[in-house]
Amino acid sequence: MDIYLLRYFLAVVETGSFTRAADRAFVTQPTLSAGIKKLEQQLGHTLFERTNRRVFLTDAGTRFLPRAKAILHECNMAQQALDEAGNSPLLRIGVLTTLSNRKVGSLLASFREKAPHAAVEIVDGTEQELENRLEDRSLDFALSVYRGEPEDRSIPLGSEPYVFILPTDHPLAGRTRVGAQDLAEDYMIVRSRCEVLSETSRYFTDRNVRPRLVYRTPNDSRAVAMVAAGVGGTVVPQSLVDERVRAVKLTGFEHERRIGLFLPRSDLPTETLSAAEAFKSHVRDKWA
Amino acid sequence: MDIYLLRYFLAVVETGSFTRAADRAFVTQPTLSAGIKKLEQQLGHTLFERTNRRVFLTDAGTRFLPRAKAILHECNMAQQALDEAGNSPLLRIGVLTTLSNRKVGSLLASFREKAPHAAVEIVDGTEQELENRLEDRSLDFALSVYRGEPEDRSIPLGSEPYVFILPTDHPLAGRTRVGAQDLAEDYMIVRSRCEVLSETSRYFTDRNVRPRLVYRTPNDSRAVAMVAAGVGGTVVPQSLVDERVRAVKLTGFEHERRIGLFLPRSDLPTETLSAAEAFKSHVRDKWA
DNA sequence: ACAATCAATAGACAGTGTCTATAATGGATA
DNA sequence: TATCCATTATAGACACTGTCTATTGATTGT
Repeated sequence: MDIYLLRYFLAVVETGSFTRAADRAFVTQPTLSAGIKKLEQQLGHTLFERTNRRVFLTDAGTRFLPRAKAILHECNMAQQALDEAGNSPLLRIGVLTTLSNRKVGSLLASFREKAPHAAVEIVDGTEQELENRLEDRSLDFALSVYRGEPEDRSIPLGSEPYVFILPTDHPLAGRTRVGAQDLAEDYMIVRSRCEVLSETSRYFTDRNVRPRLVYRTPNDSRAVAMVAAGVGGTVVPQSLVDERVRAVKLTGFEHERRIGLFLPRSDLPTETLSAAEAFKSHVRDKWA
Repeated sequence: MDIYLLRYFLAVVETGSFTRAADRAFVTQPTLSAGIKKLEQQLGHTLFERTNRRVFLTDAGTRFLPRAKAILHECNMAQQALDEAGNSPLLRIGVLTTLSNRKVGSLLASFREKAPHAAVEIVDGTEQELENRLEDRSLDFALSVYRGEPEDRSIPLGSEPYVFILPTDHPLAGRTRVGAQDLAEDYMIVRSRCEVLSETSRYFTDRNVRPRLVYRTPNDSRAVAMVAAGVGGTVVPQSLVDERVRAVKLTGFEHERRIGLFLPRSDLPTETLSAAEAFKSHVRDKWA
């Protein structure tokens, strides 16, 4: 895949014609024709249906279009990142998307009391994203799933179970425990970034239960609000439970997660060292 | 910028050496050396500091690294999007990140009652992102800021003012209105995706007030939770206010926003037409 | 002083993007 | 029905580019 070919592709999409796209790209039509053909061969999919009047995106081409735009956008962002001066020092903390707002909020509030001069940026991400960004050095710390990493990498903070949440007025809301069969006719909200999404899916499949999986979002606050509003139920870590929903145990679903504070992968700038030390000890002392 | 050069760049970062990176990339060292030199010239920045023992990322190289990874990731995603079969039809709805979970949740719950067979994907984004994705046809509808678009583009749903929220135990929490000077010594949380971020900044600057801008996050649920926990205050649209925080008016800050339902940019597949019509009329009827 | 290691440079060459010219196709018009 | 027009595809020539082998230059360790 080559960037210049993506530009050709977009030019064709925008003009609906190889000839006009070639003009736009400042090359001749045969050059553009050969380029699109090359791109199609690289990708292994036909992107355009050709007629002598105009060209049309195929289904594959339609699916490719937003991705092509995203790639070019990232290229622009990359050039921008280079052209901007380096930013002033601050603590960049990654937080697992599925970590409770309430818990993180109170942790940060007490940290602010302790270190009133520290500037902090909070960024949400999946486990993998946070890992990548620590590795990249675009994050200093991360609060993420602990899987036994060595002590120079991560400090274990604690664990919590997964529960199934329902609207407070749900027929099953008065129970402390439900089984898969109880949920067979229920609607399900899929939290697309849930760390135990495949385990959850397997839990229901193993029991021959297929709840209606009809609403999906990567945003957990929205998912919990949707449960509270009555859209359906979903599996969440205990800490996401608030007074608007009821948590019940799923019989036979014993998954839990441990959370750790992931440490900087390299030396921090001297000006952030004391804030970083304060943050580290603060989280370790205050997490429970 | 060329993809193959980005792969060379990453190989050097990972190995710390042009020679080993060349081995990894299955080319000779002079090829790789010339490639990195070409990339540096294209970008206008030196990415590596060369020594004869090993090479080191420059500041520019460090800033570029996450972006280079993001570009390659997007390329992988593009190939994946092509290789996966077209998905089964569903309604893809973009929601402005700063729209209240509660409001969206209840809207979706009542929609589910109306159209129980509709599968729905909820995606959050900024105003610009949602606009782009409608244009891309990777979203069907969007709930976003209405700025007077024509009726075939968007349906106005209503408006709401911006307010300043404080912890319930804040000294100013009992007032209905505060001025900029009241907040001069307070901590501020910056909601990095706020649509009136520059207006907010100008409001304070015009009054020679510079609150301590120390915490920043793109995630509004986290921001509100941080306010509730006592980190500081922030400006939010009225609909984000819940019982954990107190809203006060900012004297002289009269901004408000209007929300509209943005419509599909092109014809939807036949199988989603009725669900789409149901969603459109449901939102229009139920928003207030 | 010498050897080892590594990045940079030079020159030759195969591969590639691009051009001009032309062929093929389908739709519109007389 | 024949002709014209618009458009994409194909062919061949050529300038440009990525890559190779060979070599140079710089630094470090023995």
